[in-house]
Amino acid sequence: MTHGQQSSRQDRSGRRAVSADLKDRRRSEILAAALRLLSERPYAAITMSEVAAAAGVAKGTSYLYFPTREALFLQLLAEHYLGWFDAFDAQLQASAVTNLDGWIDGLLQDFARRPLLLQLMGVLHAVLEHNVPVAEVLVFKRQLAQRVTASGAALEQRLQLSPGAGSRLLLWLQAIVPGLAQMAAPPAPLRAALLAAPDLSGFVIDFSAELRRLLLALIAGLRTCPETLHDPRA
Amino acid sequence: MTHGQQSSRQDRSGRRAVSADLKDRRRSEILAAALRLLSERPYAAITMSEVAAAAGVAKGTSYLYFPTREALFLQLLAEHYLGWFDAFDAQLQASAVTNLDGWIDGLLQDFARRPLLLQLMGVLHAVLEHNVPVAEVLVFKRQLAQRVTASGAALEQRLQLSPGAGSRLLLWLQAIVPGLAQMAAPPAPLRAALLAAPDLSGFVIDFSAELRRLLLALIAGLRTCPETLHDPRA
Amino acid sequence: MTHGQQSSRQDRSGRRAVSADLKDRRRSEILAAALRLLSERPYAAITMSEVAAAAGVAKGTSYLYFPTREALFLQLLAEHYLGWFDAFDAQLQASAVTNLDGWIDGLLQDFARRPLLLQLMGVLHAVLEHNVPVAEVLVFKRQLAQRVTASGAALEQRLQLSPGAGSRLLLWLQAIVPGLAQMAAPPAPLRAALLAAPDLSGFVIDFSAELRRLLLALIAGLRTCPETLHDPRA
Amino acid sequence: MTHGQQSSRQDRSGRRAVSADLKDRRRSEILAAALRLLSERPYAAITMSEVAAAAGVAKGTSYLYFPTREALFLQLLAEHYLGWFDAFDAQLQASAVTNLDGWIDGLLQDFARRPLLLQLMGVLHAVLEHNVPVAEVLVFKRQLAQRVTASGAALEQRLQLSPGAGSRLLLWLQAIVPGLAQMAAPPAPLRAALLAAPDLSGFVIDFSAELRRLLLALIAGLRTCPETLHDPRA
DNA sequence: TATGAATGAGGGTTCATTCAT
DNA sequence: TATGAATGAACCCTCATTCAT
Repeated sequence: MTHGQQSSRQDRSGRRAVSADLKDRRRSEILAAALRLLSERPYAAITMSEVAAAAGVAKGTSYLYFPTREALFLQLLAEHYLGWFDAFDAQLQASAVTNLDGWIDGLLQDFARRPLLLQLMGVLHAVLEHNVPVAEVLVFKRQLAQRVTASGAALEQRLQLSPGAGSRLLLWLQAIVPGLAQMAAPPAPLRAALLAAPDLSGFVIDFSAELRRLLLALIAGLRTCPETLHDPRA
Repeated sequence: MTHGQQSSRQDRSGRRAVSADLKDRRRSEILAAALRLLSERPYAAITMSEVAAAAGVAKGTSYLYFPTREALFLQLLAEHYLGWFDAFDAQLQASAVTNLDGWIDGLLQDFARRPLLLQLMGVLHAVLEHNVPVAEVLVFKRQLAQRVTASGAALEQRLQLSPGAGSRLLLWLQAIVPGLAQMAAPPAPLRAALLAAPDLSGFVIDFSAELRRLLLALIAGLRTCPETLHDPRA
Repeated sequence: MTHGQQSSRQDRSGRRAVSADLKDRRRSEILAAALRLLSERPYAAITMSEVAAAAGVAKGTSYLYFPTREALFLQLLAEHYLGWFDAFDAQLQASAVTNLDGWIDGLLQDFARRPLLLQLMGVLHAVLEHNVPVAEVLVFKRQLAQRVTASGAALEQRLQLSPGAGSRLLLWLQAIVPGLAQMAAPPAPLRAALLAAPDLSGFVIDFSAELRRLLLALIAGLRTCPETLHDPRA
Repeated sequence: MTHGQQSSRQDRSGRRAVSADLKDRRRSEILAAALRLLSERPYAAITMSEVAAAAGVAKGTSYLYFPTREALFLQLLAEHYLGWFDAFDAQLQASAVTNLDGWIDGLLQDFARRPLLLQLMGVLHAVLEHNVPVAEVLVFKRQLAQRVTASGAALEQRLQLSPGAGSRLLLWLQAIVPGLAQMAAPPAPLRAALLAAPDLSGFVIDFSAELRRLLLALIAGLRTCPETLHDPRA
């Protein structure tokens, strides 16, 4: 019964991250491990021990790189959020101005390809921001702000929106997208029951289809009544 | 043990809910206690022990009325959701057709008056639905479906929307409203820091103002392009 | 969600056990319910609520007939023990003196037909005797003593044992039989693992076969060395 | 809470079991604490909190060394079982072949010196095996199997038994000994009542005396009819 | 006699985080 | 820098028994 847990632990010499480079690498390994686990189970079901084990480091080591569990996942969210913005920007440049549907299709695919982004966005405000040093949240928010501003401006041009409407749309997406994603993913038994009840099947929604509809309406509205954004009461 | 809050067990006679009526009352007491606590701290920080203590009953008694912690809070959400629908319906009838702004004002006030509704909506899909007997969730969903259908139809008339747009709007609100509410309520220290940073003050949003903007755009869009809801691809 | 648990509860008029006869009947119903449940799951997994529900009475009613949970099951044990003695005595009279094997076969079948007796014997000393009013245990023990004495004497004749050996054998059976029964019934996963391990399959024993062997040896020994029972040191 | 037993957290330095050796020591401390408690009250009345407190560690620490409460006590049983086998083997070698009574005396003393072994044997099959990872139970069973085989063989020689009778006897002891021990140790009030009732004093048995009688009969039987172990029907 | 609402002490276990090594 | 042993508060829920009705 003596465990021998160290068995699968390869030679530890050189495992000490002395240079900044090595530290970055170690940090990335931990994040990658968290990412892997997140594709298997929801955020709430992942423990720091598991992340550490999956990354091949000791539990305490994770805390050398991230002050709290939430900070780790916030970092993960940050990276994937930036990746999403990259794809978003590329999308924006690639598609023709006249093709709104095509652009939306691309956007939906970007989200569909990043299920973990949807997951983490859903816990960002409720959880992650609550146990991360403010300074770290600010770094994240600042990155976000820059991308929102830049991509928002591009978006305005691309979709022929009034000034401010682009970044507003992006801000709203932060609220809409995870909300819709959670609605679209009920626990399996509930989903089955909903599908079986004719009067409730309306609650089984398709994330992409629903987001498409919402976006179409929103963009149409922003184009039609650009002044609403500057309503004096708002 | 140490505390013995309201110890000495005040006279227990009459504390026994023996009729259906009394049982309903007791049930309501427990819900009211949960509600009270929810106005003090977030859902995640409330334990069943606290709820029971606040209701003046033993811990086990709570479980006589609700099978799980989540079921208790789902019930709380259900009641407040229905209350909101009542107000919503009344609003709909009271205001003149021509006065969109006034109607939205009323809607925003309905939400503002129910901060706990916003809180619970935010954990509905992520938490509450995960540890409640499916049958109970279905009861809730069915109530919701009926109200969404009825109020949605009224909404269509009132806002001159195309068929289906009313209930769609209500469905979307379920995703949008809690998302926006969470964005609007960062932890105090973070909020302070955001306000202090000029480039980040855009992240400090005002729930009502933001929801107004979003609704105006959404309604305008639905009015302009009613066909988007029936897009073949959606 | 109002429960309506009383649905399946038939007309309660006349359900009040006023006469001694009715009380006996009610008592038997409760015991029968416990028996039914005991055939489905082990003693430790049966709650008083379940017994009451299965008997169609309220929880409190069970306590009108039995002072404690253990007393209820002790009563169940008592009845089945007496039933076993009846069969044992019959067996003793029916079989011919010369046929030891046949008699043992009958005995084994008696046990095999009463799995619940084996279960309850296993918790008699460790559990049941610990939370039953002493007076009730004494009643049980006295019944037992009488049967042991009587059947023991018959056994001595039948098996040609020395005086005292018969009741001794019966006493020992009380220790041996439940012990062997528990050994013979490991949890399913363990059983599977034991069978899969060649060196451990010896631990998967067959209750009847093992008891037969033990009895044969014991009886042979008692016949050979009758004086051991009266060893001055013992 | 109220107590704060050994509160003020005495100097924790050196309390960290960092080497395998120290871990073994810590593990033993926990086992020793459990053993101490077991001498005061029955297994069922001992909680993990108590064990941890008695060992001077935090509750969670116990779970670092044993996956479940049952696993802890199974380990305790295992160690004492092996100790008993050591004594048993020594006994076997020490005593002369001709002196059966002397050997049995030694055996009885071995048991009498290990009251906790008797206790734990009594819950092995009914409780311990039910909440311990199968792998751990197998380790225990394997150790047991080896000892049973080896000591069984020696026993056959010593007692001049037929092949297989030695290990069989040891197997049977696992069922007989705890059963007899439980019979011999009724709750104090019951014991008093039994002694006071002339017709029931037969139920107050002396563990050692009774086991001696049973063993004498069993050994005599096995010597007389060695073929019963290989009865085709068994 | 019958009911079933109420009790409340406990139960085992988990896990983010710390810190001695 | 890395480790992983140690912490301990916290958690949800159960259930035998009581007693007001």
